[in-house]
Amino acid sequence: MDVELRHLRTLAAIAEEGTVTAAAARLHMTQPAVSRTLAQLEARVGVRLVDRSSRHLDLTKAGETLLGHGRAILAHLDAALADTRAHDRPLRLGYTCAVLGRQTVPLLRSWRRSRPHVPLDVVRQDNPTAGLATGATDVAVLRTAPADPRIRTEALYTEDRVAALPDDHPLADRDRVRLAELTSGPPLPLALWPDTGTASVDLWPPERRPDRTVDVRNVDEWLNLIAMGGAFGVGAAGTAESHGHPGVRFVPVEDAPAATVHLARPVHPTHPRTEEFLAAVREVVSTHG
Amino acid sequence: MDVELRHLRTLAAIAEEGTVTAAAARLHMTQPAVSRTLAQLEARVGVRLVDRSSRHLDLTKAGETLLGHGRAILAHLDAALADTRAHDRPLRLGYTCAVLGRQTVPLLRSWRRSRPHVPLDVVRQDNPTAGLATGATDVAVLRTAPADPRIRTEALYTEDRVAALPDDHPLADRDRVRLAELTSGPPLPLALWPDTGTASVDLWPPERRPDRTVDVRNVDEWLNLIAMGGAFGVGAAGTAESHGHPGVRFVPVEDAPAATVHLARPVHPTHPRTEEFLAAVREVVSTHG
DNA sequence: AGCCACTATGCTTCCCAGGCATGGATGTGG
DNA sequence: CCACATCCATGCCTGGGAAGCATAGTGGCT
Repeated sequence: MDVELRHLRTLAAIAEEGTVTAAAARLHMTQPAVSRTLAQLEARVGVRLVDRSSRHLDLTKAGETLLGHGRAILAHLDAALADTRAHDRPLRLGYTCAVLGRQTVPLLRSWRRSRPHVPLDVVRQDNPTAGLATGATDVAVLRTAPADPRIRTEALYTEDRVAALPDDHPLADRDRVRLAELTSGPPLPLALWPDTGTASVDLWPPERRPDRTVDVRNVDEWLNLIAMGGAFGVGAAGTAESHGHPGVRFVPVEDAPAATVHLARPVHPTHPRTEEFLAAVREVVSTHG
Repeated sequence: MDVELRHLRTLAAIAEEGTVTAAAARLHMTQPAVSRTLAQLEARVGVRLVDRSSRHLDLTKAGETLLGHGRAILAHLDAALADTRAHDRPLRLGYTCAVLGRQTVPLLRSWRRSRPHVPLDVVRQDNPTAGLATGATDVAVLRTAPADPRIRTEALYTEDRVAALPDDHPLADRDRVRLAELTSGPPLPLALWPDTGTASVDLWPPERRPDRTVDVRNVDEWLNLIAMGGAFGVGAAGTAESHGHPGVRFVPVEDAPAATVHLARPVHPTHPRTEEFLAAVREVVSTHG
């Protein structure tokens, strides 16, 4: 004498398919089973839920309200299970290869030391923003703060800009360069990758921008392309430190604004330790600068 | 391989009782059955939910979150069923005997004519505000707008005030009286009943209030007490029209502010036709006002 | 009228939730 | 330190009911 989840699922299927037979197919059941489940539901609720008068049967007002609640309940249950299972799952941190260079090691060490039972998956992604949005990761370290209202970000720290130049480039041996010099030399394209942070083209005033740009997928492609002499790039100091590459020279850009690294998470956390982890990251960043 | 409501109920019982055995008792089941249901739930969710290390077992973090969601889901289901069943239930209107005198008949007629399939229960209550709060009624007509934030009210119409006097009272034969006259004559107490609207004592300025008041439960007691010569009262014109009583005279009070009749409902409606009914009431009141 | 598509119902099977009995673990008191 | 008490887990069994199969009932359409 109790309404169960199967009743709600059956009602939803009938409402969506419009006929008991079709609903049965969707539910991988036979038509009589569905028919009887519906009858049972009506008996248990004590109210007529489906109007059988016409050929295409439709819900009564009561059926509509129960359907609405039922869908919400089923969705809530799914969410509840996802939430619960997340407790036993590693926390997944997404990052671009260009970030987390120097901070990575102290961060991982500190987390593993304080929370030995919560494993951390550090996932290198070409596009960590997308990873957050699809639920592939729980937290991400980004160069660009996305506009998506379902993702909340906060600034972590800033880094100086460096130019990445082929080592036979006329400016490659300089101590430092200015933006204007980079575009007045050989007409190389500027290489960009997703999440390349404050799209580096915008560093120049509109009338002095590089003639062409080239998109690459990640830092390795970026470095290879530059080493080949096919492009130059502008990145952050951390990238230079963590990604030395033969044939590529990094030269500080003295008149470019600093690059900001952001910490991002979904507004509705996908892992129960999210907040805890964010605090740990802030902590590590503030001590290791 | 699916989490069912019984699993959630079992988890809640275990969490509240603290032991499997006690939970079994509450659920009217044997201990092994509960034990196995819990094991099954953990298997299906794939996460350890209960910590068996100590004697008194308690929930893991994961268990806590699932418990929270589970309780919400179960509550939601209850609410959903109540909502759905309300469709087939008469709409219950609470009112004080002192209200709805002249409006009652046209209201009922109009509703029955336009919605013959939605029966209306008109319930006379000593305290209709309480009726709304407990869910005994879906809508109510009141003299006092309650402060309860879960009840929303709106003004319906106003009525002139009348004094209710024993017919041997010196003022009983007057065409009209003033408030001051009522308290300067024989020192009778003022009779009040629950929901007696803008507690009629407040009609007088503080220094000229009646010496004593008497509480009665409803209009009949009120009229009887007055007819016996044991009190006088101040009511609304509608009360006088619908409740003639031997031994009681009604005399208009010329300097009392009009009494307002309110229409009240729970913020979360307990009947799906609530809004519809409110509109009908407003309609009737505005034409027969 | 007759067909067709869909729903309802009788019968049957089989799965599984729950009861019973019991073993194992752990804390407690003599 | 052992005997006991208390509580949880597990093997076995049974009854109820959910779903399948077959078939009857019903309303719309040509």
